[in-house]
Amino acid sequence: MKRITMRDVAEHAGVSKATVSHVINETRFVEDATKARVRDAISALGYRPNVAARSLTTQRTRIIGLIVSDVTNTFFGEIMRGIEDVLIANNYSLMLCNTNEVLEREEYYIDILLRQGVDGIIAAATSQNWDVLNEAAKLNIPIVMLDRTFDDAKSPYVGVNNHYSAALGTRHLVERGYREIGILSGFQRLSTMRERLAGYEEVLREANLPIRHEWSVSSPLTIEDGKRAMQSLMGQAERPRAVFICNNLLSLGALMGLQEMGLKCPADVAIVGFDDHPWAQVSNPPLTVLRQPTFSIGETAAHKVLKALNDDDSEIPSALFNCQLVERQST
Amino acid sequence: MKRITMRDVAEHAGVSKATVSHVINETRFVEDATKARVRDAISALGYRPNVAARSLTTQRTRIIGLIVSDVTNTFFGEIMRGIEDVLIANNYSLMLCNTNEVLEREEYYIDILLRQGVDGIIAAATSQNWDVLNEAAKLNIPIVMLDRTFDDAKSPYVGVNNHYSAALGTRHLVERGYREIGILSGFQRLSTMRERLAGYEEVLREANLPIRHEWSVSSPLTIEDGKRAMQSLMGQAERPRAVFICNNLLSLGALMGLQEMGLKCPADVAIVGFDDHPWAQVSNPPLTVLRQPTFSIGETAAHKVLKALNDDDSEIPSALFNCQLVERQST
DNA sequence: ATCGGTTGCGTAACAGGTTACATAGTCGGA
DNA sequence: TCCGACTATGTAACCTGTTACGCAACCGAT
Repeated sequence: MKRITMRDVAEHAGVSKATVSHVINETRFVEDATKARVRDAISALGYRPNVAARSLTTQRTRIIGLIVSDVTNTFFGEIMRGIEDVLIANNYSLMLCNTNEVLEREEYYIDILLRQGVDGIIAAATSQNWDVLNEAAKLNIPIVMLDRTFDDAKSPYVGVNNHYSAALGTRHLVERGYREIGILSGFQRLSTMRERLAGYEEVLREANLPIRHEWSVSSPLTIEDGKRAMQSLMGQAERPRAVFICNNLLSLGALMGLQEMGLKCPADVAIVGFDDHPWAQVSNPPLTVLRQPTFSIGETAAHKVLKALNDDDSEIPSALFNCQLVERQST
Repeated sequence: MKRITMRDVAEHAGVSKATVSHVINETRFVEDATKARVRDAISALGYRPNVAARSLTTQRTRIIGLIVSDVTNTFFGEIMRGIEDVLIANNYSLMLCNTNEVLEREEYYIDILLRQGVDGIIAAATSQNWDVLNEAAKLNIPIVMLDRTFDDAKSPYVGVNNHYSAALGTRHLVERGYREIGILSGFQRLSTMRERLAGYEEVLREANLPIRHEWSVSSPLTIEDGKRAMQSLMGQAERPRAVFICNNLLSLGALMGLQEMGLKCPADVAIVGFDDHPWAQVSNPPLTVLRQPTFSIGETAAHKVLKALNDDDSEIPSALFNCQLVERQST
C-alpha cells in the first residue's frame, strides 16, 4: 500500500499542503469548513504524518534517549515507567539504550542518539567524566543525570541522597546493637557508590566504631560478584556481624553466598540492603532495605529534560530524594 | 554550535554531496585519494549524518519498535537485552513501548511507531486479535509476536511451548505425589495463559485426577492480584495441596499471600512457578520453576524481524523454545 | 585523427513535511 | 468609486540526505 502523504490529503480536501499542515498543528487560523474538509480527508485516507520529514525542518524529533546500565534490573524498570508516563503525556517517545555498564557501549549509543537527533538525554551513565556526554553537551542537547553523576557534570542530577540514605541504613544497624559492621559496595567509579560508602563510614565514626578496611569490599554490580564478595567477607577469620549492601543485585548475590556457606541471616550476619525489590519481601529472610522512590525519580528526570527543552535559558536544579528505611527480618 | 551537514563536508573536501554520500555508504567507487579527503573532512568537522534526512529518502529508519507489557518485569528485561544485542550488531536502534497491559496504550503506541516509520515491530501484545496490529500489517511492516500470539495472527511467534511446558511442570507435581493440584493462571485473553491452563489440565486428565474449577483461578498479572488469588485459593474449606502458577509476578504474590496467612510452602502447599527469576533462588522457599530461555527468545525475535526486512518474500516460521524445569525446594 | 568504452565524479530531482512571503477577495470609510 | 486593511489561503523555498542520470577526461584500437 502506498504511503499516504500530506500531498494526498491536500488534493483530497482541495486545499494546499500549507493548509493541511496548519490544520494539523493549529499554527494559523483556518475556517471551520476548511478545517473540517481537511480532517475528513485525513481520516478518509488514514493519513499519518511522517515524523522524519517533520523533524527535518523543525530540527526536533520529540524523542528522548534513555541510557540505563541494566535493563534487567527492576530498579531501572520502575524508573523507566515513570519516565515513560510523563513523556507520553507530553507527546514524546523513548529510545532505549542499555549499556550493561560498559563504556564503549555508552559511547556508541551517544553517537547513535545524536545521529537520531534526540531532543534530550536521560542517562544513568557508566562513564565518570564529561568526555562521553560532552558531544551531546556541545550540541546543546539537554542531559539529565540519573542515579549517578560526577564532579564536573554540568547537568542536573536526579536520584537519592546517597550519603544521607546510607547513613540512615548504617545507623539502623548501630541502633540494633551491631558493632562489627562491614560494607559491600559497588565500583568506586560511581558517585553513587562513593557517597554510600562515605555515609556508612561517617556513621561508624560517629558511633566510635572502627572502620576496618578488610570489611569493606567493592565489586561490580552483578549477582555473581555480590555472591563472591559476600563470601570473601564472611570467609575471614574475624568477620562482621552485619553488612550494609549498596545495591539490590549485590544483596541478592550476598544472600546466595550465605546460603551456600550455610550461614544464617540475621543469626550469623545481619543485612541492610540498598534498593527495595518486590522479591525482597519473600526472601529468606525478608530484607531490611532502603527504598528509593523509583517511579518519582523517573517522573522527575523526565520533567527536567522537558523543562530544559522548553525554557532553555533557566538553570535546572538537581533533585535529591531520600530513601525510606523498610524494616524487615534481616536485621 | 551549528549542526554540520553533508554540504559542509563536501565543501571542506572540495567534492560534491554525492561523493560524500557515496564514501560514507560505499555505494560507488571513489578514488582512494578522494575518499581520504572526504574522511578527513568528516573527522575534522565532526560530521554526524542526520538519520531523519536519510530515512526520508531511503524510506527506512533502522529503528525497531518493541512493545512490552511490563518493563518492570525482569522477564522482559532479559528479552530486551537479547533483542538489543542483535539489533546493535546490525546497526538498528530500539524504540521502547511499555503498555502495562492496557489496550489503549498499545493502540497509541502502534500509531506512534508508524509515524516514526519504524522498520519492524516486536510485540508482546496485550490485544488479542489483529485489529490493533493490523494498521502496521497493512503497511507491510514486519511484526514478530513475542511471548503471546493469537489465532488469526499473520506473523511469526517467538516464545515457549506453553502447553508442553505447563504439562512438564504439572507432571512434576504429580510425580512428587501431589493429587490435589490447583492452578493460578493469568488473563485467559492471553494465548500464553490459555495454553498453560490446557497443558495443566491435560496432565490432570492423564493422571486421572479431577479438574476442580474452584481450584483454577485466573487473575491479572500483578503481584497484588497474585496474592489475592492465592489467598482465595487457600481460603477454601477444601484446598489444593499444590499449585501450578503461570507467571513470576503471580508466584511472588502467592508467596506473599501464604506468608500472610501463616501457611508454609511446601508443607501446606507446594508450588511450581512459571518463569525463573534471580530472586527465586533465595525466596522462602526457593521456588521450583519452569525457566524460559529469555535471552534466546529476545535474540531470536530480533533475528526474525531483521530476516523479514531482508528477504521479505520468504515466510518466517515461528520459534518455540522449551522451558527447563528447575527443581528447588517448593515442591 | 577519430571513436567507443571505461573511469571518476558532478548535477539536480526527490523524499514529506514547515513556514516566510505573497495574493485574491471582502469590507468599511473617505 | 477607490483605497487601505483585513481575512483566508496558496506558492515556493528549505530542511539534509540519496540516487538516477549526465558528462568530461582518458585510454587503446583502428
